Amino acid sequence: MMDVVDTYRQTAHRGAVRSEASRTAILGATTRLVLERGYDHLTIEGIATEAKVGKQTVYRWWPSKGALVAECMLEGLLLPAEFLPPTTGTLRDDLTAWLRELLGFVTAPANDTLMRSLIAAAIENETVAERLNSTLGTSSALVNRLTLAVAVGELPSSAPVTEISESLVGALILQILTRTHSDPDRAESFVSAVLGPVEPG
Amino acid sequence: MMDVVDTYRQTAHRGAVRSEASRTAILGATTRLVLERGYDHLTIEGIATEAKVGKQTVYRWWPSKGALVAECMLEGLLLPAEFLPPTTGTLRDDLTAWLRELLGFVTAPANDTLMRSLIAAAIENETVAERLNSTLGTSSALVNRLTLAVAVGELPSSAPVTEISESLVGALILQILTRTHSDPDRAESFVSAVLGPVEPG
Amino acid sequence: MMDVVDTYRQTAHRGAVRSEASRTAILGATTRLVLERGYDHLTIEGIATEAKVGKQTVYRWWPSKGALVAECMLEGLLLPAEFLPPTTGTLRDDLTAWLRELLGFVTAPANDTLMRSLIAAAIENETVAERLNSTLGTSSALVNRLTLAVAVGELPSSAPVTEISESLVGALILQILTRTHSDPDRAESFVSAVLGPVEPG
Amino acid sequence: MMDVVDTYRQTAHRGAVRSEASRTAILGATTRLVLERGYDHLTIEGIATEAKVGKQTVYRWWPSKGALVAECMLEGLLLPAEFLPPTTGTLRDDLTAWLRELLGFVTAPANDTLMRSLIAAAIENETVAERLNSTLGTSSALVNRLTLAVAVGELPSSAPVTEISESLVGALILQILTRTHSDPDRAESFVSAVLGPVEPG
DNA sequence: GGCTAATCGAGACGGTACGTCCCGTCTTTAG
DNA sequence: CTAAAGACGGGACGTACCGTCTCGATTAGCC
Repeated sequence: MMDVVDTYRQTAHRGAVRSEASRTAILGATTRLVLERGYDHLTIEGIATEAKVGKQTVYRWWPSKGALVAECMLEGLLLPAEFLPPTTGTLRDDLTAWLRELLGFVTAPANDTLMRSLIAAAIENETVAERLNSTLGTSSALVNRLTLAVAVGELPSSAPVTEISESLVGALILQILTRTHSDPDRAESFVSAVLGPVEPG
Repeated sequence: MMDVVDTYRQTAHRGAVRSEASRTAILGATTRLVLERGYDHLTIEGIATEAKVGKQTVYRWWPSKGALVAECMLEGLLLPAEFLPPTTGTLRDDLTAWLRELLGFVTAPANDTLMRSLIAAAIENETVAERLNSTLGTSSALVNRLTLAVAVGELPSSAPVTEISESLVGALILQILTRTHSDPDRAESFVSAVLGPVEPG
Repeated sequence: MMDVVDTYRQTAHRGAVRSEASRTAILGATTRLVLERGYDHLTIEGIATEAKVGKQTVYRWWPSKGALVAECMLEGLLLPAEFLPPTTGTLRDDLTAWLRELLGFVTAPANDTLMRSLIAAAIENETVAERLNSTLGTSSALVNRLTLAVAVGELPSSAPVTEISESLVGALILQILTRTHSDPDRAESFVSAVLGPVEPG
Repeated sequence: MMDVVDTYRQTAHRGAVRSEASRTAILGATTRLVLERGYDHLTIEGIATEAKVGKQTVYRWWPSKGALVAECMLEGLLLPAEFLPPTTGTLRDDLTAWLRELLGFVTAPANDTLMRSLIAAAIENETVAERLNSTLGTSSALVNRLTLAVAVGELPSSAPVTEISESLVGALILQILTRTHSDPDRAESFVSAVLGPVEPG
């Protein structure tokens, strides 16, 4: 919490200090407007008005729409939290559970505009891309789960854990892009795609 | 060729017929400007000027920037062609060769702005998304190659060919989004992610 | 009647002859649209649509909006007819009767937009100006009445009949321009302005 | 001066104050363009470009071309000043001198486009009409001169001074409308039209 | 009766201007 | 020194009409 504060509060200064109320209002307004209207159609002017704040106050602290959205994601205002794969069963079961939840969230009619907005923001802004990738699991959590599987012998040590992780997250993003309202049951198939089909018997 | 003509020329009409010269000029201008400046920064006004055409002539035939870009893709103006997986060796070799080429193309410094532009366009426009997906191989060619592999016994019949295909293309798109300039040698790893590691010996 | 026909029908020709139906429809549409929306806001495109006629058919026969309106006036479609001063009583009575009627017409709420439209058209188009001037009486009828008055000794032979006429019509136009909804009773005062006050006794 | 400022500067405000430089540049550009090209052919876009100003800055402060021209007239940028009838001789001489000057100005080839432009503007915009009328003398100066004439017995007390005034100005406007390049010597005749012919002997 | 021309409706075309929205910057007053 | 308010020059939006042009379908005098 402390370090988040440090990112926006200057240490030594004279005169008024940055208003936390404004910052909160701006991020809240951004969140609301992204959800309502999507990333394109999002305007700085609209955010300032919605937040009852001067335009300059926005420009003073954020260089672009993308940066604003990135900070909203960091604050967890746009996505519920990180989607973490469980460590409770077999690799296959854990991955399937994780992917099923994510697939359900991502293709829900209420969320698909949001998800496309986040991809749009990610294209413009590298920080958003990183954060999106990380929220969906690739950057660490998913890799960790796979690494664990290697450690316990569920996967051979030659398994390309990074690429498996990216394949799963990538497949997810492709669903968003193509507007495919995939059945959550496809989670099993996607997991089979990277772990191989379930052995019969 | 005939059918392409039919898509834009009405058969029964009164009044002057649509100008093929204008249509070509507009698509050419769009292509040039997307390549030069990217999808955002692409403006209808700029396209009309570049094509030496009235703005209304653009609006008369295309509802949005996205539709324009979609038609450019259909005409093969933006991407070289379809990237087709070969059918010349083992599945693993064919997929690796295909992915290596695509990975090289996609992460080439000259192309990455274009690829992000195409994703941006895909977000706005479903037709672009479909066409992008199809050009990168998912929709049919790649699935066909995998189906063939099932037929000749290289893959078990239970292999989820659609999901394997989407995982590979998705991984590719994730490279674009995260601006990862992946080494083409990672192609092998990605293929291993879906086919399993190379068996030793 | 014959000569009116001659103005639009070529004498020697081959091929289809000018359609009287179209001409009538166009003039009718022009009349309706001027009355509804005023001279500005009048568009050739609107006229063609309203008349169910091709745009070119308008342009083929009339060079401008002004010319169209001028022809409408010639056909008596826009103004009831000419306002002619009577020759039934004294000059003063006749002029007063004439001016009273005109003042009533011109400042009627239903007509004032029309009258301003006609002035607007007159500014753009000399023919409209002449026709407007003539309809209001200046060019001949009013001058004739005044000349008659000179002949019968009601006015001295040195009376500047043209200038008296233009003063009366000019005063009328000024009422239109300034949007003054003058009481028709002012007719007497205007006549007194040019004939001198009524002699007492 | 102070009061002119007050008409456009709000007293209580927050944020930057209206730029006097922009206002002046816009009115100057409007004046130049009306004189060069006439009231029709005057475009907001052209004014903004000529004034090196954003279009919105024009729209922010003026609702229409007419309002712009009206303000130019108020600032005395379009017409030299008011044309005031002198009070130096007999009524007849004073009116003749005044009308001669005005007739000369109005029908000068250099000014007749301007005058028609002003009438066009007057039709669209009541404020222009009032200002035009007042500049040409009707609203007060001319009436005052006539009232003085009544006071000193040059005119009978029953003389309709307002109507005489409107007749003279109206006659002037009719010259403009009909594009009559009247000889300034007609001034005498017009004056005779309202004062009666010069008594012989 | 076929040929030739002109007219007609429809509407596409290259343009100009409209009036609006937003951009990112600058200027002012208040705290 | 921050903040709100908002004016500024600028760029693009999508629309309305301009006047010209190009179609296929009539229509009417002429061989």
